Amino acid sequence: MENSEDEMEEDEAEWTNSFVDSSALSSAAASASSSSSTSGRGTSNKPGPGHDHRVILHFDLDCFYAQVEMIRNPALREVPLGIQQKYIIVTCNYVARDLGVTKLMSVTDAKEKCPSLVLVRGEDLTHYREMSYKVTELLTSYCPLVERLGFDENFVDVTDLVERRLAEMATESDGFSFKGHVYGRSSADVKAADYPALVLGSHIAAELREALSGKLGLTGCAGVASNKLLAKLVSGTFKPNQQTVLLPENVSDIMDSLSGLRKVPGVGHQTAKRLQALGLVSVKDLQLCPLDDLATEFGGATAQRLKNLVLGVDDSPVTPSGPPQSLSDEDSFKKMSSPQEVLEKVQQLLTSLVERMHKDGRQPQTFRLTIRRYSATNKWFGRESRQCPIPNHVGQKISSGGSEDAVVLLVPLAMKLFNKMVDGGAAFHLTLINVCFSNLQSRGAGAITSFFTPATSPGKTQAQVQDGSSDSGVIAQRRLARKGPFGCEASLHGFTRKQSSVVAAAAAARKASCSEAGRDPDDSTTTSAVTHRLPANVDPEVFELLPEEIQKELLASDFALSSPSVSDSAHMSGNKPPQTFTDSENIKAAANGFDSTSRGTGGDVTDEERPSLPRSSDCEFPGNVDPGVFSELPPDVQRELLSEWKQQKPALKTPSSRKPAARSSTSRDRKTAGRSSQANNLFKYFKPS
DNA sequence: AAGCAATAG
DNA sequence: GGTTCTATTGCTT
Repeated sequence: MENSEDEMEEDEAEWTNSFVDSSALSSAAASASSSSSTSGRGTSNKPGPGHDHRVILHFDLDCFYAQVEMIRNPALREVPLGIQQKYIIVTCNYVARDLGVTKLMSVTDAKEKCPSLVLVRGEDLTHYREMSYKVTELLTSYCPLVERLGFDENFVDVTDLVERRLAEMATESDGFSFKGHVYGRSSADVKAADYPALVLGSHIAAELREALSGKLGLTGCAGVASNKLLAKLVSGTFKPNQQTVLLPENVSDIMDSLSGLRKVPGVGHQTAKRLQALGLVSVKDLQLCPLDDLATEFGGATAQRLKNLVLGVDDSPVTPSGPPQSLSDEDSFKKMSSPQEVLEKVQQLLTSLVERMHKDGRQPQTFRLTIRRYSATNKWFGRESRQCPIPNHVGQKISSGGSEDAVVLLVPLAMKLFNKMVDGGAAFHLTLINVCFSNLQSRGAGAITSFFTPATSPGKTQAQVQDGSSDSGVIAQRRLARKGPFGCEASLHGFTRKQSSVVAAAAAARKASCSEAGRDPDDSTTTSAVTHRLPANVDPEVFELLPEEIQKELLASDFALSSPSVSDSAHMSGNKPPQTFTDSENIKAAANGFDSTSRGTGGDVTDEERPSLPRSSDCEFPGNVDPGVFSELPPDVQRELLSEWKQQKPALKTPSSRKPAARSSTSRDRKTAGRSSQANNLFKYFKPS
């Protein structure tokens, strides 16, 4: 319901055009790079009172979703506004905050606290996502090294820009002062001339915030510091719509100001719990903890990283995000327990996802379905997923406009994955479904693409890096695989020799580990996916050539008529027979039967299911369960417990001890960094299109 | 390559 | 710590 297809509203077109005139500070974009930035200091990074000469900016937009809605409807600026997703307020404007509304408050609490609160539904992220990429692209047009963090935050490495300004600056330090706040200092107290790089960083931050406001109408905070960790921490110190700089001598002040380890970016719930188990709760505790004690619990690399974090040391690079690596769509709900509903939801989600994918222009190589199951006993959270390759012809339908066809082909693929997770005969209770496309390949124009389809390579792609600093093959590959300038436009309007060569180079660079994966259009997955839905006498290849309407008819009849062989298993162990005798049972059987009904035709992948019907003996209780007690439980709960046990859900995690995980040394740097030089073009993400 | 955990907004 | 709707990275198999 929420992902209604309201797709394109052109109402924001006014902002979208003014991107390319980045004239202002922009000598930046094109040149950049090489030398400087990481001169030898990638590895030896001691916190010491030294020179971390990077200048990193962090931008954090003020209550982003609310801002987007207020732009769409300016009347909302004056009222308390909350953005609602399902039953919670995910964010709200400052008018609402002043009246006591907070983020992640339940809708009922919020209305109680603030009866005049105006609510806007925010389940459909389309507008937020579009604006989010406009922000990233605007920043990118000034400086190429922009890394996204969620929809509303961006890191920018402006080191090169600062150095260039520094070089072309005479020694006149007249009126040379910080823009915005200086953490822990009164600006009068600070001699700006002692911190020329940070001062220029604050000027750039101010200019970029000005650009965001002027061109996109958005306000937000900025932080200026020598690394990402510190930039992020300091950006939140004056809110909203302000900026602040952190001086090196105040690093320990800001770290010590954090109320607990959980506040350190990079320390999540699990890590915080493990630290607490070691008796560590404050930043100070961790700073003083011997490294070896930490290494015992976390392994050497993680131990060092955690230590560094609490000291304010972070050498992780600003890695340009580029276009997204996956597109997904999901919906949550209180309860979904029939295959019919699942089928419809999957179809609905796929319809909007395929549409988004089409607009993106790239071709997905893998598809993933994920679910979240309700569990009565435990409130156990946990998502399960299954994924599979997308047959080439299906991928082509997605990118080349045959959206309707693509959905028709993807739905059975999704149901096949669903059946790998959810046992046919057993009752189930889902609270979420997610569909995801990943492994997104840019395709140049036309046929060339198919020569390069094999999946992206693993880590062994040593793309040599000119600047000798650390730069992983993955990053280099990412950049190469990215759309060239005007990638999407160009591919829509004809062809791009240029881009093809880029793609070719990338393809050549990586190894083509490939083989079976993408090469053959009629691999087993393709065949099985289609044949499962088809009467045995229909050739899948022929099927593809049929008119869409005929295809749909065939598929529909397949659903309705599939063998009900599985449905008997529904009344296992004398439990409540499932619901009523509506045709939902038939649909369920059909959905469950993808793997079994048409098995004659194609060899098949799965077949781990269905060796025998579930008998009561399959449903024995775990040893710690008293059958007498069990029988007293509500039938509802009984069913859920049974299906849980049957699924062999993993032993519950003991909250106590974790895996020791003593790491066998080695495993040196991974992911490290990448720095690279060219301007990054994501124009397509911002075109008014 | 697949699946999941952890982290993030 | 969970609620929503995403998205990324790294570990493990």
